[in-house]
Amino acid sequence: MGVGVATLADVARRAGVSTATASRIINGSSKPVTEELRTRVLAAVAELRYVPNAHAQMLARSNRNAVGVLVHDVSDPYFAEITRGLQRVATAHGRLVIICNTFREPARELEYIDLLHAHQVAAIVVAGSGYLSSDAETELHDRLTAFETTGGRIAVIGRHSHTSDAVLPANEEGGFLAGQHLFELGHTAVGVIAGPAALTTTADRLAGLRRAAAAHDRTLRVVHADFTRDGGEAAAARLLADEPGLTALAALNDSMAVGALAALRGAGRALSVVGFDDMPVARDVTPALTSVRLPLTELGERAMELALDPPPPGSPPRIEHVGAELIRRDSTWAAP
Amino acid sequence: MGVGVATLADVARRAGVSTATASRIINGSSKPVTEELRTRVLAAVAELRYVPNAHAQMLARSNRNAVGVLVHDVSDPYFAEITRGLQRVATAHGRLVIICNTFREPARELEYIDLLHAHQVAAIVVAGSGYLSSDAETELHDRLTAFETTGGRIAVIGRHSHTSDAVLPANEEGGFLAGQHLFELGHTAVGVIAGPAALTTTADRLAGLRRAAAAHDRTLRVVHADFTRDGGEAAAARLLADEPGLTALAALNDSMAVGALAALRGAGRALSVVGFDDMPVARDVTPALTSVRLPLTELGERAMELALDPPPPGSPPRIEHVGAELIRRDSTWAAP
DNA sequence: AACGTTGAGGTAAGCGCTTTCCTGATACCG
DNA sequence: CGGTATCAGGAAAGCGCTTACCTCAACGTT
Repeated sequence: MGVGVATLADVARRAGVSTATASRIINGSSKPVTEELRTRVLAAVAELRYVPNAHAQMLARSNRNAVGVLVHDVSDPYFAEITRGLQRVATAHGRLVIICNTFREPARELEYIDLLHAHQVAAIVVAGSGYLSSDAETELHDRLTAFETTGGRIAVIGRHSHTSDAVLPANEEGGFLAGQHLFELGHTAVGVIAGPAALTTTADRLAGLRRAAAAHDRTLRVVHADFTRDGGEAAAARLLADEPGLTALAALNDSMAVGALAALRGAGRALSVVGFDDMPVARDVTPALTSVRLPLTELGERAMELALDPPPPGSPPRIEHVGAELIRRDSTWAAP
Repeated sequence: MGVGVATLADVARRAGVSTATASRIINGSSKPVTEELRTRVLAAVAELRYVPNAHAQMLARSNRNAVGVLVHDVSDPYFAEITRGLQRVATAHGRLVIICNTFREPARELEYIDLLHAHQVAAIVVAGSGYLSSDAETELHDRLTAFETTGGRIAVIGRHSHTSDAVLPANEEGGFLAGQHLFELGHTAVGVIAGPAALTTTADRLAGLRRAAAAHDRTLRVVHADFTRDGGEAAAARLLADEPGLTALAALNDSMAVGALAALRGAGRALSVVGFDDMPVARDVTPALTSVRLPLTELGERAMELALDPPPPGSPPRIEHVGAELIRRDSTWAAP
């Protein structure tokens, strides 16, 4: 037994068969085998606590089974939700999911793509906003293409791609819904707490908001923050100080909206606030947050389906859209 | 170029060297090599977009580099926080982290342990409460031991183990702090919203609460829920209906405390509420939640350090404790 | 001039598994 | 009965790497 790991050869020897037979029995191959040998081998497996070496299996079979997922940060509820959807579908297909946190660092993204590539994953799902700066995007695109030419599949979530399958949340439309809601309530002075200017998510949501503003002949006061609660609080405080006349705030995600609520409370002000993403926290803050819901779990599920289901060769990339919906709660009211 | 993946042999051929030389150059081995060959090989690598096959490397080197993590659910903020700590340390050591969601299903736990074992991970970190029922625990323990005898390292978070290194949050002490706080405020009729009765976390926190109650000569009214927000809300509603005289509630995690707050609001009642874990949401609900803070990120960091740092052979398992701290906010006040 | 040294690179033996053939033995056919 | 399917099982060739060991040439040494 020794300290080393038991190998297939050990099992075979102990059962008095060849490794070929042992392998067939263990993997339930279709080759017929005597019942007696089967039990002998299975007994040996149990006694030696044999666990096949996955790396050797991969090498010998040269088939890919795992799926890699690139997200900014799983502990961010936004990505946690998406990841949940990804996992559900992957598990249903018997696939192992490898999650990689990129922490929004393009360098880390590239590193992980190579790592997943090296691990022969069947597919890579890239979740999360892309960057407007094309430097990082180009490099990323190169690596993904390299991966793809080796037979890997790619699906992206929430970032445009002209070459890979993608599922896109209706960010622009969602921004429009948020804006329209506020303007219909009669607000004329609306502040926007946006995300990092370099992200396409920020750009898209902002574009929707601007379209709504234009439709109502209004302009927006925009400040940029970092999509975190504290960043949102600070940004809201700044906005409140600089622009005393505002009557409503639109935050480009719920974390920042929650921060904004705190800032308002701190300043003793009461402005309408609309958030984005409808995360669980939205209904538990006071006032309960009006928010634009994105079906994040579904986003993840769709993406994994695309990743796992190879398209007919030569067909164009498949693009799926998932809609946005305004959830009205207590944080928005008619302008005075 | 073909559709297949470029292998080391391809690179070597293209550069006109042997695979040995190519391998040495690519891995920056200590063996000296002419500058000219080096550049030729590196050029070939770039041209062929060569990415080494990680499985073949693992097999040939037979060294373990990844670390597996078992958590109930990463998208639960509690585990997200722990995972963050685990990742930070692992990444600092250049290790890949494979996260597995067990969704509190013992069967899935076992399955994943085998899978991680098969993937030759260097260590497995098991995070999350154990089960009081010893059936599942025994089986789990068996598999972990099997893994350990093959040279793998194990660290557990928040569940006792007599054989592996462990880092334990001060659940009992935290429960005591919560109870003491309430009793010192003069509350005499305290309801407890506990987690699943089968979990050790529930048992430990409850034990602390009971110790505080005993010290003040009080008894507790306990109901069990499932650690989710909605479960907490339902449990609180039940408690409120059954026991109209209660003046304070202790929830065994913040999610359920938030649910309790919602139930109170719905019933138009105002009871003191103390939560557990001090998750980010605690300070954003109204009233801001008094909670017992557990340093979750640190918990993760410690555990990963234990997992990555092999102890002197033959030494007893190392146990680390991390403390609990009461964070007072606005949801608790003196009894009328 | 015969003999070690050293340096730079190649040869080939695995790592643990899968799978394609191949071998005997048994059953079935005319 | 010889001959051919049929069947259970084994031998061995890889999968793509790493690395211990070997070779060969260019040095330096007495």
